[in-house]
Amino acid sequence: MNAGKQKIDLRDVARLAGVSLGSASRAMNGAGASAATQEKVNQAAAALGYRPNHAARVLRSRLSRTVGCLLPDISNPLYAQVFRALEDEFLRHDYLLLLANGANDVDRETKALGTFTQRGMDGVILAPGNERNAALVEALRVLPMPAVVFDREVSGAHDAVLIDHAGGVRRVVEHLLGLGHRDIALVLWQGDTRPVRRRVQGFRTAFQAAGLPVPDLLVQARSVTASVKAEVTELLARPDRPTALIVQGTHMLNSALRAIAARRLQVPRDISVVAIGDTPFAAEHDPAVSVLDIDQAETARCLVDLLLTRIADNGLPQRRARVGLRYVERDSVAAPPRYS
Amino acid sequence: MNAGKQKIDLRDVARLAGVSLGSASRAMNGAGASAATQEKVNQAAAALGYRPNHAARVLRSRLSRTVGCLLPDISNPLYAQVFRALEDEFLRHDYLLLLANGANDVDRETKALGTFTQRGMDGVILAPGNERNAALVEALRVLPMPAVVFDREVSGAHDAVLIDHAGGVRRVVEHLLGLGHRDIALVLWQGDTRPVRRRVQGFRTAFQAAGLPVPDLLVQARSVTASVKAEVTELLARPDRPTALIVQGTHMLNSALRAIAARRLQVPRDISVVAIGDTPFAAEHDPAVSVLDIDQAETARCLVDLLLTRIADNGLPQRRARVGLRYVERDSVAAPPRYS
DNA sequence: ATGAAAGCGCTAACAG
DNA sequence: CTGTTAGCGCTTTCAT
Repeated sequence: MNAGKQKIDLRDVARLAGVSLGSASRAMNGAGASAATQEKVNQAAAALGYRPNHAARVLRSRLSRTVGCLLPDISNPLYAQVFRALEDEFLRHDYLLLLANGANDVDRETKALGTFTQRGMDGVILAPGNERNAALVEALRVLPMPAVVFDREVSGAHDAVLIDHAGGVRRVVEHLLGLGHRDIALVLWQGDTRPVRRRVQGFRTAFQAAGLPVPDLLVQARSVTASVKAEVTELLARPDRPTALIVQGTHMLNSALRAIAARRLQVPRDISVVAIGDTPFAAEHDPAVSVLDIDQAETARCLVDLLLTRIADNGLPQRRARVGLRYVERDSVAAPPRYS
Repeated sequence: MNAGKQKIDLRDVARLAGVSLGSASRAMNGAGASAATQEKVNQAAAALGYRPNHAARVLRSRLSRTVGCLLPDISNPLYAQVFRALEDEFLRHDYLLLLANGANDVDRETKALGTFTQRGMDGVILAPGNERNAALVEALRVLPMPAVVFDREVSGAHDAVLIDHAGGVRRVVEHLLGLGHRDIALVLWQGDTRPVRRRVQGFRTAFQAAGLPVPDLLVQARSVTASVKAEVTELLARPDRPTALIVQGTHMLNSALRAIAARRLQVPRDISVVAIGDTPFAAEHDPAVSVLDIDQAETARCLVDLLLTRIADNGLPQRRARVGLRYVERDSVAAPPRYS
């Protein structure tokens, strides 16, 4: 066996480079060393295959170059995509990203925050399942490192990146109104979270701004993963059945489409459909479903920028970034059928 | 502001407990301290809200209680589920799990392993995208910590957890053969990875064991996320069209079902369908699709057990655990239509 | 079983 | 800009 696998420390590098330990450290950190020293140290490090000991670095500098990320559920493709985008973005900045699944469980979330603290994360990005929970708010208040809240309204002076759900839904409704639709249904889940609240609000605003009555066509499933087939079926059986559906994408689109198919309605001839959140399923469906899409990359950039600038300077005022939604028109939207 | 947020160190705890620093340390680690000392230290720690400094602990003990996990793509729900199960399992053992997306990109994978090394992971769990890539194999060879390979055949003396794809597919084929099906198609992607190879093998074995010719009905999509609508449509147009389809679940099931619907065939009356990998989509489809399902929890337990026992004792011989697949029968399988 | 003391590998503070 | 020195918070000897 090779005698020393990871035994090369900075002292060895310094010795080979013919400089002091301190200079070697400065050279490695790219600050306060002459070009000549830089060069010598870099070469020595490369020659020895030196890898800095992260724990020592963290212990001494009190900076871990690691951030924690607490998301409700990584098996939801939308969050998985955000995580991937975040990972890329942090990697670019030489930061490591830690993931924890909150699973809409305050206990789990609080525990994850505790782990983040203990492991000395430099910062945290989080989207709690229940944003109004007192225990969560308290855990967040005592958090010793900066936090950026993702698309939630959590009380406290945290930075936040907020998705413009209201604006997005409003735009879709206006588009549908323009095509002649009046009976537009909104299918969501009933959770008390910002995205849901704002979508409903955008829905209402669009009708009000157009001087139209807000239709009583709001369907709210019990859970974010529930099927809405029964509810949508019931909706479609009404005499004043909707001519357009705006449906939460990940889990509900499928059951909504099946309810439509079961009643032998055709998309978009008999009914138009827009999904909230883009997925392969929506894109590959026949007809391809128009969607309201989040720009994951831009969202990630915002989150990372907010967190990194705050880690660099905690004196900054509280900031809130807003990210718009993109309406991707595909083949599931048309003018409503003529009324008989 | 509160003067000290995280300034309570073990020295403070020891002082309050009236014992030495060393005893406090031993008490915290639950080894080599008297019950009385244990108690005093625990109380003092609780009273002060002491949280051990992880970096210091790692630096001194050379154990990070952290493992890295390198998966091809977390936005694939199947991997997302495995990750969640792993997270739970490691949390139970007081380990932290780090996730990196390999994205079927050897560069990215190698880099991730480098990060894992530098950050002092105690071990690694990985499912490389390309298991035969030389650079990857080399990166794995020089890895200074134990690795457990998940469902891949990577050369090297690593422990591995292997899913019994061959057995699973064979069982499904045998079930279909028993119902009278002969023209059974297998729809996968064409990647050169163990799961794909073993599924094909199980498919062949089933026919051979039954003394039947292996049908020439293998469809292989270019990528794991590609649509197979065109291919399946072509398949269904043949005079000897298959009466049963076994389809990779996550991305291909949807397009396969659409191809079936487009030809106005009904499941299961005209054609039976079995998906590989369970998803909400399969379960909620109408008719609900029978699937070959991985037991995520058991898989996670195996992986964690293998890794943790090896971390504890690196002298162990190489081990390979096998995990079976569960056939979940739903409504998409029936006897084949009568031949005209 | 306990206390005292010695570092783990690194960065930061201090002189020069 | 550089070398020297101290010490981050903890675990782990080594004596007792």
